[in-house]
Parts: sequence; C-alpha cells; structure tokens
Amino acid sequence: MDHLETRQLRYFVAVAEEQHFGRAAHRLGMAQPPLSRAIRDLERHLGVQLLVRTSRRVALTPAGQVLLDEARIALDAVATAGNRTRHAGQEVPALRLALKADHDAGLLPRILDAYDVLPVELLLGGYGEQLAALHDGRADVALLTTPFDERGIDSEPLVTGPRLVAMAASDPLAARTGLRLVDLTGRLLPYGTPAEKGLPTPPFDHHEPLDHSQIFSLIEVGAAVWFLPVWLAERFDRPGIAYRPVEGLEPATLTVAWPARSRLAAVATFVRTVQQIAGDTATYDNPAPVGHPV
Amino acid sequence: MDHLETRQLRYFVAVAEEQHFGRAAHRLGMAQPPLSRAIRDLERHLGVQLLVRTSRRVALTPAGQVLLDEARIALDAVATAGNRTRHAGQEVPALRLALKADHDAGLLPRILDAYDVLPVELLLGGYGEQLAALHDGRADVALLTTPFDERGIDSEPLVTGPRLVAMAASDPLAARTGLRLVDLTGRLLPYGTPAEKGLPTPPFDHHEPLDHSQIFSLIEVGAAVWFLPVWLAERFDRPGIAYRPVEGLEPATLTVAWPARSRLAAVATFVRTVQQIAGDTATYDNPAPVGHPV
DNA sequence: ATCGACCGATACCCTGCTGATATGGATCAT
DNA sequence: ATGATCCATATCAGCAGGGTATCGGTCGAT
Repeated sequence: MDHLETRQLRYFVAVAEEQHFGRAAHRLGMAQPPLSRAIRDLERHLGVQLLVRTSRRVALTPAGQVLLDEARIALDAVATAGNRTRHAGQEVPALRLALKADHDAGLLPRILDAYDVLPVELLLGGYGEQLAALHDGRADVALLTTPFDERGIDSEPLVTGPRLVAMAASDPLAARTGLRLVDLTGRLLPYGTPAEKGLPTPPFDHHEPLDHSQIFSLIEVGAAVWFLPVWLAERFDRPGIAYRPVEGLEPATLTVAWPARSRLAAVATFVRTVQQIAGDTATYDNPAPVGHPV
Repeated sequence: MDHLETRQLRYFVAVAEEQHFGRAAHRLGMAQPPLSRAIRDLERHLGVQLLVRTSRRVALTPAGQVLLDEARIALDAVATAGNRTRHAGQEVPALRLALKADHDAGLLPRILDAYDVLPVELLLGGYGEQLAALHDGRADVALLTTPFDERGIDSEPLVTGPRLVAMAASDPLAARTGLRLVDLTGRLLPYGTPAEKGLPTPPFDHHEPLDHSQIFSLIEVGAAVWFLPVWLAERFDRPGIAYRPVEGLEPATLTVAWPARSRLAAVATFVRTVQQIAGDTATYDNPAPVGHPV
C-alpha cells in the first residue's frame, strides 16, 4: 500500500467536477490520455471503481463521491500547509484580513486604527473568496456577511441590518410600498448571497461574477434587481438607483470569522477589537428606505 | 507557484521529527542525498527556510514548526481520503469499530448483539491506535478511555469508574490502605494513560509498548506497578496480582468517540445503542478493592 | 440504416524527476 | 592533529508521467 499523492487527487477532482476527461485535461493543462491513465491507476491503487464511463458521459460511483468530498478537504489542508508556512517565513509578521470591498459596514477605518498588535494586510476578493482564503491559510481572519458555510469556521456577529432591494429609480415597483419577494420573481441577479435560490433569474448568460460597477449598471437600466445589506446600499446611494425594504427578506449580519483551528493570539485580539468597535456603532434597528425619489 | 506534493511533506515530517537527515532517510527507506535535495527544493519552492543545519544538528525554524504541524494535518487528511474511499468501495458496507482489547468494560458482546444496522468490523489496536484510526478514516467509531486528545473528535461518555493500581500481591504496599500517588514514585510503567507524566518511571529500556501479558508479568514479579480502570482489573483478576485504590487518582471514563466531521447515520445509531446499553449497566460508584489477599 | 461527431482507452515514445553512489567540506571529540 | 560524523554537491541510471497518434464504441442527424 503506497501513498496517495496530491497530483492524483487534483486530477480526480478535476474529472469529477467536469464529468468529462477532455475538459478536465484542458483545465489541468495536459492531454487527455495521461489523465485517463492516471485515473485508472488511482482506481487500481485504491482497489475501488470511482467513475462509471460510458462513451457519452462520466458519472461518479458512491466511492467516487466519497473521494471527491475527502479529496477537496485534503487538498485544502495541503494548500493550507503551504500558505501558512510561506506566511510564517515572512520577516514582518502581519495579520491577513480578507474582506469584500465595501462590505465592512464602514468599520474598516476604525478597525485598522484601533488594532495595533500587528500590521494588517488586506486581502480584497470577490464573492466567496474570503471563505476560501480562511480555509487554505491565505488569511488569518475575515469579515463575512451571513449566511455562509460555517463548517470549520468560528465567527462572532458584529452588525445586523436589513437587506434591501436595489432597483432602477424609474422602476414602477420603486413607487410601491410593501414589496414582497414574489414581486421580484425572475428579475433577481444570481450573484451575491445565494439565499433565494428558488427564484428564477433574468435571462443573462453571464457565468462570470459581475463586479459592483457592472451590477449597478444593470440595475440602473432596469435590467435586474439585486438584494444587498443596508450598509452596502449606503455606499452606493446615487441617482438612478432606489433601495426599498422587502417583506420577508432575511436581514444580513456582518461577522468576523476565523479558522476554527486557529489559536493565534493576534486573531483573538483582533476579534475583540472589532467587536468593541461594532458595539460602539449605531445599529440598523429601524431602517428607513434610502435612495432618491423617482 | 506550483503545487505541494505529499511526498515532500512526508519527507519533511520525517526530517523534522528525527532532527537528522540520515535517520530520516533510513526511516523513509531511501538514501540521504536525495532527501537533502528534496528538502532544499521544498524550501526553495516555499521561499522559506525550514531547517537550520549545522553539521552537528538540525533544528526547526519557526516556519518549519508551522509546516510540521500543518503537514501532519494535511497528511492525515490525505490518508483519510484514501481510507474512507477504500471502505466506501467495499461491496458489503460495515461499521468499523476501533477499540483496545479488554477495554470495553464488558459492554462489547451486548453492543454487537444490539446493533444490527450494519455488520460491525472490529479493529483491535494498541495504545493510541484507536484515535489514529478515527483520524485517518480507518475507523468510523471507537471506544476510548479518558483522557484523550479531543481535537477533531466528538464523544459521549458511557461508563465512569475508578482507576486502581496493579501491583504484585506480595508487595508490601499491597497490605497497606490509603495508598497515595507519591507512594508509587519511580515504579510506574510509562505505558497506558500518560496522565502522571511528572512521576519518574522504572529503569527499563523498553521503548516499544508492552502488551498486557508482558505488563502483568512485570507487575507479578514486582518490577513495576500500573494504573488501570477497574473494568480492566476485573478481566485480569488472578493470583499474584493485587489491585488497590489510590487516593487522588483520577477516575477513568469509557467513551464512544467518532470523527467530528462524521455525519454517518450508522454512527449516530451506534452511539445511541451503546449509550442505551451503558445506561442499563451497573456503575462503579462504590468501588471495593478487588484482588486476592496476600 | 448509415455516417459522422464525440469521447474515452490504448499504444508508443520521450523527457525529466527521483533515487543511488561517490565524494567534498565543515564541525566536534579525543 | 586526526578521525568520526553529518549534510551538501556532483553525477548517473531508471522509470514515472506527459505527449502524439489512433482505435473502438455510442449517439444523433439525415
């Protein structure tokens, strides 16, 4: 019984995710035949069939599903080992804070001002990258908006506030009060929080995430609407965009999060500092609609 | 930035643990020069110095210590992926129960009788192997005696009972009452629970763990004494060995434990079954000394 | 029913990684 | 001073792992 190598796991994950040897090989930057051989060797090595190949499609066996889950975890742990080590080798120690631009509820300047244990290195990333950075050791701590996948993550809530719908100021719905989720059916961007999975999305073919400028451009021309926390709305309070409360829309909570395994004193101090600042901050208990009138 | 391979991590862990390239190479079944080269490449790859080599000794840098910790976790995760997958590929699903022989407090027959969700596969192992089996995916569930390292492990207590000291029946101390920990200074075997680390051990040079027969042979001739839970004493109630309570010796708790990540329904059912059986069992609340008189 | 497109497997070759041996250089004990 | 110890370097060999060409089976279109 020889040892598993991460290369084998990476190959398998690629094939399992793509359900296609050719695409997986392309993604891995290699040709298809050696990939087929590598998977066959992996199956031989484990003594288990992982994939069912018909010449039309590739499907996972139950054992393959187990390996897909476990391999993701294992690859994450290996990446973490590398990232944490690289960081530990830097001459200047720093606290690496992952956050999404504009999703700090205005706390960031005060946080950076108040926290003086270590220099703070900011990792700005798009949707979902904060969690990934915590998991693979690129970040020590992150600011996240609920909901998120809490497995392996410890967190403390900081600020809770309603989420609003952003729409074109000229939109007929902007004149109404008492908006409900169903009123927005079919117009919701699939980016941002995936909380309203059930609702259909507009007929865009963007499979790439949009940045804020792109999103607000779409909203401004009435092509879509979007849910966002009130503190983000405050950052983009501009003519042409209206923000309205929506009945039944879950509020958002800004939280500070860190890897459950982490025992860094610098992180503990940071969390206390941030909680302190958040506690001193005005809450969003009683939201009034913001945005310019039509 | 290329990817880390488990081979590199295994090599590094070996060197870090042995603090010696030659010994590490021997342990890995290879020659020393390629190992040196592999570690050098790893350091280059990470851009971090991991080891300080003098020609007399090898020491870890802080970054090296980080990598040692993280690499152990990562290697464990990779091994887990392999073990869980292998198991998932078996045609006959089974619940794999890890335990140490004779440490089941007599519950095992009733457990096996009552649990009929899946066939139960027993993994008998020595001290510490139960935890390792849970961590690397060879076992789904285990019976453990406190204390143990609970990181990554969920557990439920089953039975609590005092620990006793086992000594030769002819030992002068066996005639005394009210034994205390200090009375046994220097005579305690270092195997079994490591709870009494401070106390010196007898002058044996066994670095291999002893099995029960070997331990009781040593005890019987008066060469050593040993602490053990009362349910283990009951299994080895024989002439020549006396069991006595010791003041201040922490009681032991037999627990059922499983990986914190586990969400197997079969494990949940097993735990409930075992708790049920343990609840029906007489406790050891009021221990009387057992063992033959001098 | 036939043909072509698609897709994974096989056959075969070649490069470079990984491990082995020989040796150098530095440090410490005697 | 000298030998022992231990890690690094130099060099070579074998094979693991990647590439190209091609086969065979399946499905959809005509």
